[in-house]
Amino acid sequence: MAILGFLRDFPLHGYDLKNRVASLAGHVRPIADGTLYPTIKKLEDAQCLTRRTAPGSVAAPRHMLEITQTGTDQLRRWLRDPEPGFITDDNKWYVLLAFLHHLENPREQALVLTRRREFLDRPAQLFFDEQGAPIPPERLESPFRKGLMQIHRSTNLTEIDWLDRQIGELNARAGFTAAR
Amino acid sequence: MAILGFLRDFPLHGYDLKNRVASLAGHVRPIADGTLYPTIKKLEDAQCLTRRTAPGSVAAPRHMLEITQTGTDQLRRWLRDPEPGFITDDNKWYVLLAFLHHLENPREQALVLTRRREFLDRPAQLFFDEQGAPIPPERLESPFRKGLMQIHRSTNLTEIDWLDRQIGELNARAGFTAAR
DNA sequence: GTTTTTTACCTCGGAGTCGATATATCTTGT
DNA sequence: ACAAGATATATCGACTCCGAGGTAAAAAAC
Repeated sequence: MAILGFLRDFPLHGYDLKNRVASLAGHVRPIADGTLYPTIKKLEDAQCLTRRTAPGSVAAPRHMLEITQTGTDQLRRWLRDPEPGFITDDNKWYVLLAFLHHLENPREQALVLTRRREFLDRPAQLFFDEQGAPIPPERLESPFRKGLMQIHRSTNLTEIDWLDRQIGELNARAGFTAAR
Repeated sequence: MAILGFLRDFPLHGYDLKNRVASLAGHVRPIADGTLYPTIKKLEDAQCLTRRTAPGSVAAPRHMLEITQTGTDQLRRWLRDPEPGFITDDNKWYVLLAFLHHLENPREQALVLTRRREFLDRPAQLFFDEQGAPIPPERLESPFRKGLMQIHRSTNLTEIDWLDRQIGELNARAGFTAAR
């Protein structure tokens, strides 16, 4: 998704792509060569991108990669109807968010944000005692588990706040567009 | 790490373990059977845990798992000197945090928190233009990328705040312990 | 002029994980 | 009596990803 997402902005070669994906680090762990290049080949075989060999502007020759219509369609399908992991796994979610603007319909964008919003609403119960009874944060002995739950709650609220505002804006835009 | 970490609290059987690991979801994606049971066997082979077959209190017989001294040592090694991914990958970091109290020396705990703190300090530059020049948040066209960076900054500050307080407390405790 | 570094691409083996599938036990509902 | 469902453990094939290694070209350092 990240490969097609970046290529949708403008053509890039593999090495550049690697750096851009890696720079999403902090959110996403950098991608290894052994992952990137086979994946590019796979996307090429699936006609999602084309490559043109160009002389390297700095050193070795590059393979300039360009997204195709098939690739754009694939990207939009992934964004429009993401697998569950892309909603529940923070790393994957942030990747999706980085490219959600490539889904052009605001109503569809709002729908994806709503799925994430609903996931964040589910109360997270992280720790249980011997009997399987949930342990509330104030009864946790470990300061690290206490901190973990504090941070979790706080960051969830931050994201929920943003999601609600964003969903509101998108729906307003969608309504306006439909009413035109 | 999660298996040994949970067993360090009290003995559990595989099925219970699965539910507890899964309940860290929101942070961690639930563990599959095909991952859990081979991993238990691997830990048993490595003498990190022992199993006693016990009649199931509810249904089928269970394998009660208990951590050994070897297992405790292994857990402590993982916690004391975590691989880079455990510092930089949020999912892994939160697992580590959930069990950091099993590292009993406050000075060692503080050291791990400091590594995370240093990682969070590195300014995250997520997006670049065609020329490879960084795009500041205010020049981003996508509201999703803008939100992504806002949320990232905000949640980072929350965690840094907690880390600093916690590191301070731990160092005070370590100093006091050393001074006794 | 030769080595080192940076850029750039590629492959292979191994480790880890999942999903499907299988098995067995006990309780509950019909 | 029988089926269904929750409990509980285990294996296997497929897939993904990483890390180590290799190739090559141009620039920079020595």
